[in-house]
Amino acid sequence: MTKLPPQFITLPDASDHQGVVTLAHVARRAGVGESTVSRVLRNHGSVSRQTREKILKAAAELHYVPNRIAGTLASSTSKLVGIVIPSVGNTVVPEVLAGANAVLEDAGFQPVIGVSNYDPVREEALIESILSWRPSGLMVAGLEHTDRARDMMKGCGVRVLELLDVDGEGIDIVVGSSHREAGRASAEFLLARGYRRIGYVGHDMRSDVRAGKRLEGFRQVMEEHNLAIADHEFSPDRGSSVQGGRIGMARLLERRRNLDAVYFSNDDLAIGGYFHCLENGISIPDDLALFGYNGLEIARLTPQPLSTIRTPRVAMGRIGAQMLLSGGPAQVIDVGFELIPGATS
Amino acid sequence: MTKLPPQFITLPDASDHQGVVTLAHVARRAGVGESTVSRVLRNHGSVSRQTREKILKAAAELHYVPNRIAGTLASSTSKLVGIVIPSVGNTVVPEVLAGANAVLEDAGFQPVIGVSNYDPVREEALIESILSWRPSGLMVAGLEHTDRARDMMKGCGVRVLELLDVDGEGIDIVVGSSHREAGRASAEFLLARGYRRIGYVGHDMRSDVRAGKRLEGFRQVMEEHNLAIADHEFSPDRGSSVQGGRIGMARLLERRRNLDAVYFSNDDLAIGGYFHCLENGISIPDDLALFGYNGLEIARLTPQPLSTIRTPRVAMGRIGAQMLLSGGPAQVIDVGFELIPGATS
DNA sequence: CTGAAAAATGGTAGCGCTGCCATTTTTTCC
DNA sequence: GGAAAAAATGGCAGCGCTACCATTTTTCAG
Repeated sequence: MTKLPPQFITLPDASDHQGVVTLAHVARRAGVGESTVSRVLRNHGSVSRQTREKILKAAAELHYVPNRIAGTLASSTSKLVGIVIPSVGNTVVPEVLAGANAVLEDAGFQPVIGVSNYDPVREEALIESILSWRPSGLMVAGLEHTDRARDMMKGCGVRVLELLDVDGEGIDIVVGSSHREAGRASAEFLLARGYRRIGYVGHDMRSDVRAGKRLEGFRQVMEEHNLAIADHEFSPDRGSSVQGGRIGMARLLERRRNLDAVYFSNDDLAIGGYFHCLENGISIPDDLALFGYNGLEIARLTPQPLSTIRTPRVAMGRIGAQMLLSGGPAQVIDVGFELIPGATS
Repeated sequence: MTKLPPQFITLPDASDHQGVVTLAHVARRAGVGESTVSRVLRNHGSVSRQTREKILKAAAELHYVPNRIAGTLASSTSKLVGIVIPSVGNTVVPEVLAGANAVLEDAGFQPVIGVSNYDPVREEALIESILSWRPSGLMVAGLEHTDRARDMMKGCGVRVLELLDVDGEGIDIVVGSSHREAGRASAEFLLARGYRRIGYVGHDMRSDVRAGKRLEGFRQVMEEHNLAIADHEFSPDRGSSVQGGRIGMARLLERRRNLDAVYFSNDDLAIGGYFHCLENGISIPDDLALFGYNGLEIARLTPQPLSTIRTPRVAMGRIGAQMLLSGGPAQVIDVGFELIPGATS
């Protein structure tokens, strides 16, 4: 074998690996050690001004993009936060998400998202999948999960935030409001205004546990007054939809002409019901009163603002995210709700 | 130093590291090599039935959750997809997201999301941040980006999908529809129906480039007919809102009482305008015609369905994600749009 | 000017997994 | 029964970075 002069010996040097620029390339280019580059890039540890500038220049010239996968593995502290939401279409979720995201972003965290479609089994799978990215925190909706999902969340050593609901037992941090109380408040409000023959239009209760809790609270109060819900109609739609409310309303009224109020599982359905009334000359609230849940923007801007209950959704996300990142103790925060009388009851 | 008998020599063995269960623990417990465990867990490579079962049993018993950070680093192929969206609140985005997410999830990908709030600078930062997670693909909204953002997306070696718009030059894969054409179609529709004194209610054009393109197309057609937009009103709201439309509409009508049609930059605003009319006894479409954009569910369920343009948003997300993952060539797909005549014009 | 403290810097062993290759075991076919 | 092919398995070097420690350089009081 021919012996090459020293300068031709090919060392396994950083510039070999074509394609991606690594921290080693930057170090080489700046003529410094890797640790120093790492310190500069993370802005952590002391580095002289000139060295810092040399490194930043080299990094910029090479279009260096740090590899956080490697960084995360090395430091075993990730800047990822897992988020499992039941749906994206729903108006509620994006608002909570927006609140949470603002906080996460400020703190340099990146959300990894999964959508469960209100399916606990899917949720379980998503939680497992997301945990495998070793996030610093995990946000999920609601308190109801499969046993295994709960076990994973308890045992994974990651802070967990359960959002939107406080009626039940949480795992770690819980930020939400009481849906049962909201249902009760709705019933009390309607009863106080003299309504007695109240119908209910809802959507699939199995998938939306929280709507179920509201209904439960509503029923309780009715019973306490020796009354019952006159009739109910369930929209088959998954998630909530205006169309579902419209159809549900039509069906309900077909069967029961003497109702004086209708309670909807949420504002989307209520708006559908409202449109049905508008179209069919049913006078609101004289012929019929309507009551929803969520306090959606649009429901407050209809010619007659909808009577509904509003929760501080953005704040919920914000507070939850802050607590998740702050490392405080496990606790439950009830952010409460506000009953908006509106003009439909 | 005392010499310990061999059995007491503490090797750096897997069970040392208390806390997190690693693949090495599983291997040890199952009495096999790490590679074999890896093969079983990834379902890749041949392993005998009994070994496989032994390993799965061990993994289950130890509650092993794989560390994908490590896996990604080792294989340098990640199962992450970056998504940068302009907003979550917007109804359009969740639908596209839902379509994309369905495909991504089926393929075992996890979305890492960033929200730019329609700010190109923020978008740039988010893109950089997300690229540092070394995703397999990147989805962004629209074709307008800062130069640096574009450079990063071109140079990062990752497939890029630009969604929602096809009016302009794309980086890699583009799936969307022409907003300019949509604007043109809207104008042609209104003109064909005999409307001539047309007003415009929009929101901040700088932040929503696509609304600007629609307006541009609309104007073009008007000019081709030697007409101009009679008057316009811009809602100051960031993003679109029903309230903005309502106020904008009120202001516009205050100034111009003789309009026969109003073109809105989107359905949210149009609904606001519609509500304003409902409330003020303005008869639609006799006194005034309305035209929106998006084909939102709710806009089709109002007592008079809104005239609007609808794009296949879920399909857009789905198709885009499929193309992103399929590894096909760079291309532009125009998914088109559908003009829905409605009852408001 | 000297010694000690402080600041700046480099070397390197992992983080937990995968990809490759070497080795061992099993199967297959004359 | 034996050679060759196929299947099953293990070993180990990285992936790119960070944490830790060792070393060098600078600063500064006395």
